[in-house]
Amino acid sequence: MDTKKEIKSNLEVISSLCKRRGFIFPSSELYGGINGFWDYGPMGSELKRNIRDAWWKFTVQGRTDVVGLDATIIMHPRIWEASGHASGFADPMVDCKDCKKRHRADQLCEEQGTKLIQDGKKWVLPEGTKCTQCGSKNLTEPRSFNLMFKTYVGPIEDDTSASFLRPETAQAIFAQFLNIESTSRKSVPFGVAQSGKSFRNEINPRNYTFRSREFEQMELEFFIRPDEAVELICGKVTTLADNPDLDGDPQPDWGWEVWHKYWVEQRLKWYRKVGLPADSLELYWQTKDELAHYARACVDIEYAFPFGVQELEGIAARSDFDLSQHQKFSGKSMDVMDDKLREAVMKLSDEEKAAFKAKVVAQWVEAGKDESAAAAFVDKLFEGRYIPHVIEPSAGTDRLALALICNAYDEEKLVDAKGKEDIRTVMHFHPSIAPVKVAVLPLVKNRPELYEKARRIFKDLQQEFNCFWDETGAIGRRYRRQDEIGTPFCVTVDFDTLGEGDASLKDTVTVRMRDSMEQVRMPVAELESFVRKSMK
RNA sequence: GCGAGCUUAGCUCAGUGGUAGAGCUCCACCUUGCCAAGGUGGAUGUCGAGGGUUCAAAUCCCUUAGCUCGCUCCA
Repeated sequence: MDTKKEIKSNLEVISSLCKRRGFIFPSSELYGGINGFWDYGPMGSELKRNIRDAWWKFTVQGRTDVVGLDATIIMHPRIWEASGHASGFADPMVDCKDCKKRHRADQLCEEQGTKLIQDGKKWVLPEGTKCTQCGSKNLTEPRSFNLMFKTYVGPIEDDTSASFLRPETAQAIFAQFLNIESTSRKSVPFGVAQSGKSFRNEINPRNYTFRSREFEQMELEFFIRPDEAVELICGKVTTLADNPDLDGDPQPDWGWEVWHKYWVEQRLKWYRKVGLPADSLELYWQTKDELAHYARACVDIEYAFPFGVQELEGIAARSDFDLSQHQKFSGKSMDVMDDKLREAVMKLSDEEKAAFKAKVVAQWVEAGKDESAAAAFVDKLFEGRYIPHVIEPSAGTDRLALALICNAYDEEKLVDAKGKEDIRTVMHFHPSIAPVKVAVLPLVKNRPELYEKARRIFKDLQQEFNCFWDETGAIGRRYRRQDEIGTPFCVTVDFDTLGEGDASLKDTVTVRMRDSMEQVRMPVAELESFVRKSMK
């Protein structure tokens, strides 16, 4: 156990295997590499594709209330103004030239009771600002660190043509919300999922592929009714205090809190499905202080990487912030018309409406919100309209790939019949995400009829699964090669397969299991369903 | 971005100014009746890149890129 932990803590061993076996290479290594960029080799690209596919199947195709989107990486620059990335991504920083400590300029000023001065596009420190660490006034100018990659659309490079590579996939979903809502025949509550590349010009990429500058995300924006609409429709709002059944189908009376918890549970279920054991994951509920101002709750799903416990996914309840921002910046209404809400409202008397409105306005005012905004919101509800709220499970594909690699990696000490010790390196991937599902191995290669038989079995299985053909080296060595890339099954075609010796074994093969190293005899005809079953 | 350490074959690494190496891997053939270690042969390097010092540089100096760690950052 201890040795296993020790082995697992060695990221170098893992990255070396990843290179040796074609999972992950440094990008542009031919030219010395480029900081913060990584390539996925033959095995890694299969692994990542399997992760993406498993997510898509679980999140989109396996449900009736989520649809997909595949949007562009470069979008209208106004999107990033609406989302807050254009300003929030560019914190001005200052370095102390004496003690080398770096500060956020705005925080430094705040600590000293002053305010950072904005002079056009430039930031200026007030006179007399000191380094809080060493007291020196020898500080650099505030410099903006814009984390978005800038580019120019069209041939002319000026401010009017500047745009950005998306720093997250989510915004495209909000920007296309109206199109999707009006064409997909879905109505709230429903979700839109997207996976794809995002780019962040990280100041300091670290920890292998964990924080890179080009990365992939799998994001779901799940749109729900505001709790006030749920109350009008169902007469009540179910909260976590009601102990709802989160395993069953979603219910119309669920409030945002329940939806949020539901998605946390769904995501955990999925992580287990792709082979991350429940006890390898930790939930971190952000405290009120840590939450962004618009967020109501945010949970991080964390994995114990060799370099520390780090976030794989964040699941945020973001209220109606995103769609409201786009409504504000685009001038287009993000309201949806909810027929169920309208029907419910039509049954209400004027007195009931007035009472409801008074109650909601009082709640909003108590929460420190604007009274007239509350009144306008309720008036909209009475028309059957609202801006949907959103629950956002946002996962990092590359981070998960790394977590699955770390989790799968194992070195087993074996002792053979002669008492000789041997280390077996094996990747215990779940069959559904393993890059190769089956390796087909002819026991010997100098017997044409055996070789041909194996070749036919390989070609058949290849129609269904990613398979590997290996005819070189001793059979044991071939098994071990497959162990290192995590192939769950090796199919060995031997003389019994040909019906030599025991005729009852004709057309059966040896299936060698990766994890247990056990071998079972199986008819060739059953291979396909056997492998398929294991991937469930 | 700052500081420290590092970069030699596919991988792990040895090599402190004088002919670039080892183990594993990989490839071919032989052998091989089920868990890497048999036999024979073979391949692979502008010693991260560029510049300098020197008769001579993997080795010393400068610049640069990348990696690791620590700061910083992580909307």
